[in-house]
Amino acid sequence: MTSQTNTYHHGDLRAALITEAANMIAEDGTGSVTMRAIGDRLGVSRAAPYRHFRNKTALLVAVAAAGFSRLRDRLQPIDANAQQPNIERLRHMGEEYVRFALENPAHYRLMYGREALMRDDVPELREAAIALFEQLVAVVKAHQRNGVIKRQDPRMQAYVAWSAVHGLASLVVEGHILAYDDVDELIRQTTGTLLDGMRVRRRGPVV
Amino acid sequence: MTSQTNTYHHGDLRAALITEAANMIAEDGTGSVTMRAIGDRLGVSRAAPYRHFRNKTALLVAVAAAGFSRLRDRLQPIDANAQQPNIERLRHMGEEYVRFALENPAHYRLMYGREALMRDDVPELREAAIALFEQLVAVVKAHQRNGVIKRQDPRMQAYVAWSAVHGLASLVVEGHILAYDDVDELIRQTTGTLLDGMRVRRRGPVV
DNA sequence: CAAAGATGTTGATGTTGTCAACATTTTCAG
DNA sequence: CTGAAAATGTTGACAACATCAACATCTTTG
Repeated sequence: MTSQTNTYHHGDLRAALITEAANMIAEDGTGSVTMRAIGDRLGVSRAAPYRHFRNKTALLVAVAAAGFSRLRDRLQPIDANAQQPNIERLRHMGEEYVRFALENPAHYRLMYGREALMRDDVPELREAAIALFEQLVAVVKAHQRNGVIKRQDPRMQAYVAWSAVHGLASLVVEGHILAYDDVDELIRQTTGTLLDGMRVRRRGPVV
Repeated sequence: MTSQTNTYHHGDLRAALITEAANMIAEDGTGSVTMRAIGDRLGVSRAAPYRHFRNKTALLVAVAAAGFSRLRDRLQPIDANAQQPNIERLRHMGEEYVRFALENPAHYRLMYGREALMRDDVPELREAAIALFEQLVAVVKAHQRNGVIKRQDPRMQAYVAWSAVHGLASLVVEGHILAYDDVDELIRQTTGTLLDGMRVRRRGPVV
């Protein structure tokens, strides 16, 4: 059983490490996550994490992958609850994507910052990111079928859409777009321009 | 004078540190830059850089800022050489932006990765990034005046364009868009969709 | 030309990731 | 049920690192 009789064994240290690391990242950024600090917070020693993760990078990769899953879970219902694919649904997904990043800036940085996670290239992270991307591809295909957006290579179109929302999220999160700007308006403008470029028009060819 | 009579003084260590750090970043990533390693490569001791930069972060900030300047210098002639603002000029700038990132992946990562540069927030980096952005705003305004793109808030539009190219550059550089994809095609598609959304159309209102 | 300032060096310190050796608990075959 | 093996956790040690203080050497300038 998962139990609590003694203090020597933690019970479920692996999961605790991931959530606690995520907490520390949210509180003070990824730089604040040290093996000693996280061990202290969980009441274990500095080397205990090595029984569950090969090294610190592997732990951070797991945290980043969990972030991709959370993001996916957040976008999923938008896709699932809608009756018909339409442009507002796409816009909603894009806006939620950016909002997730703004609400979890340090976590978002970790998810997309290869620098910290370069070594070993654990497939876990890549798989989590790909799962998110494939979800997006499916949504794009659905909208193509319904004639809402242009019928181009769906993967290409998904990359373009991903680039737009990720670019905005990244610039804001990294502090390159300053706080005094109206971020909500900027999100609307970005998704608006993007969708305007993706959408099918009734008539009037492009100049 | 800048001289070479002895070996105790380097001559122009500050500039040498910046270029050598950039070299190391290009070769093995930002993680390979340590005070000891860069000192060795320049024939000085590990503490010598501290006479020119308050700490390692300040050195990396200078390198990142130099990257923004190089990028700006690369986009400048596209803007200056063109006779009339037109959509192809905008597209060319966007494509060059992404290409710069692909040619200097680690440097690009450093430029936009706040994590490594969080502390102290030396204004140097922000100023360099803002200079690049202001150049983009000017280009947007010029195209608005010539009726090439929609007359919206130019800063907003510049942010949207920046987001699109940075997002694509970031995803590719961070390895989230895999190499087997046709990157050139992807760049064209991204700038195409973006400009389609920004451009003024003769007739045919959006559905 | 000497004193002040700039620049560079060496030794020391505290933090960190990681490993090896050891301890305790859990699991499971017999 | 029992003891050995596996899983999990601990402590001590080490090397790499950023950084500081004290000291050395060169350059500049009154």
